[in-house]
Amino acid sequence: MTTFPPVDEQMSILMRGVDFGDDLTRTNMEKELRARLEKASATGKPLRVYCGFDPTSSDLHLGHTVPLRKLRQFQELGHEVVFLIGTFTGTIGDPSDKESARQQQTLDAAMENARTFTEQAFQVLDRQKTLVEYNHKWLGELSFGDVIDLASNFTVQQFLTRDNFSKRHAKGDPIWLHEFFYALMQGYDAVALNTDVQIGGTDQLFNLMAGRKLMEAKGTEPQVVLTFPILVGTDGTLRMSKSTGNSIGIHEAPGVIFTKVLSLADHTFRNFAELVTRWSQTKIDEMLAEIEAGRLNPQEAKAQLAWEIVSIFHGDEAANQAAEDARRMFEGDIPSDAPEHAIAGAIGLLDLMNEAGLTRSNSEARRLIQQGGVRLNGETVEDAGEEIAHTAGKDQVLQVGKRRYLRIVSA
RNA sequence: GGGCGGGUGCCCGAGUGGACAAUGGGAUCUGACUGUAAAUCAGACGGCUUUCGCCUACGGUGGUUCGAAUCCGCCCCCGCCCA
Repeated sequence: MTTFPPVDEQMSILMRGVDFGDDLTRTNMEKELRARLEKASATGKPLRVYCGFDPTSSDLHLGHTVPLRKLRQFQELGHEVVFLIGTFTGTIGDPSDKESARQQQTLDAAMENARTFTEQAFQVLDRQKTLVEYNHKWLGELSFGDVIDLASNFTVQQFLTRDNFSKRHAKGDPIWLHEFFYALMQGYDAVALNTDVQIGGTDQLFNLMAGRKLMEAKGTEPQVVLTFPILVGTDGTLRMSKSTGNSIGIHEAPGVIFTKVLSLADHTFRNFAELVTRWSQTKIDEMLAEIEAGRLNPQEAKAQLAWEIVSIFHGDEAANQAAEDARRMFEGDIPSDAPEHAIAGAIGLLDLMNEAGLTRSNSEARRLIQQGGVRLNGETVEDAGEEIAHTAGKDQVLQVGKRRYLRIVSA
């Protein structure tokens, strides 16, 4: 028999950040969640909570960590968490986040991605308290008759009302039949797992609700659903996603994460602070107020944000190092993790830049020089034909733009 | 089964015989400015050489033409509509 913190306390933690885009839904879900928590306290039986992730990429990015953080909170309160990997759903492609159909993938590819994916998830989740599941285990077992049975709970109109489907329909773009089944499959996950609560992004509301509907049809009490705002990507507008190329992967090097966060647009601060940090709402509100009042430099705020995020995934030490490197770079100093390149004799600047991977072609290197973006030992280079002398035992520093450095070591 | 439309540079998307390495937007990069690497403004953005020039590129292939991303044949792929 497990004991839980007081229901009010649990509610305040669990409802933080929840966003349905609809007050009525919020009120209902809040009521249902409270009832479930009370029941759990009375019976000593923890709630079963889950969130599904499609293994479409081998790496998790900050966007994935939003629901993971919420699962973690449930774990800390003593509830049971299922980390569900959409090995089956992932092969179909979720239409939720796209206005066009997503690429399908094979089960093998999905399983391969799932491996690294899960490992990374444990940077947020408590490994000991997490049950990992794969939905191909039950979805792959359904017969055609079973599928028809599930489908009979929905109408085509319900699907066509969905924003992303109606837009595509209006534009005359294709809507594949199998995309409709995505919601059914995800809904069936809830039935198969017999869950109490499901977490997801606001874009998942339709799919989560499908789960409720199917559970009702099967005679089980429908799950509570909690949805959270979408994290924007580095472009500041679009949803963070690896395929859009605007993501910050949690596996990326501390220095990379740090500089990516530092160069986010100022207006994304709230979104990131509320969704991916461990900070309290009070702290976030205070920071925003300070920025508003002009007492806190937005860049300083972003530096703290960057430190916090690096610290979550790589620890305090890595965060300190990344912050120090960023500061040095900003002041025009070479960072500690600058790559080195050894030269054996004198070498043409263009060749050196290409060899060291700073540029991909002579044209690109020339262009940078023409634009005044290349410095050698602090001096702006003006002649693209310049040669780098071989100075035995003495390092030289090549800088391209504000962020790229190369330490030239003479062999 | 029938009718129609489409495949262009990292992405989106103009361009229907020469003025096209190819308009525009996004992304990216550089510079200026700024208490930020944000915002804003300016520039760059296939490759080789940088002076002229040359090479590669608009699904594939074969043609027509002095000359094609643009016209024609065949092939591959994709979408919409009607049945």
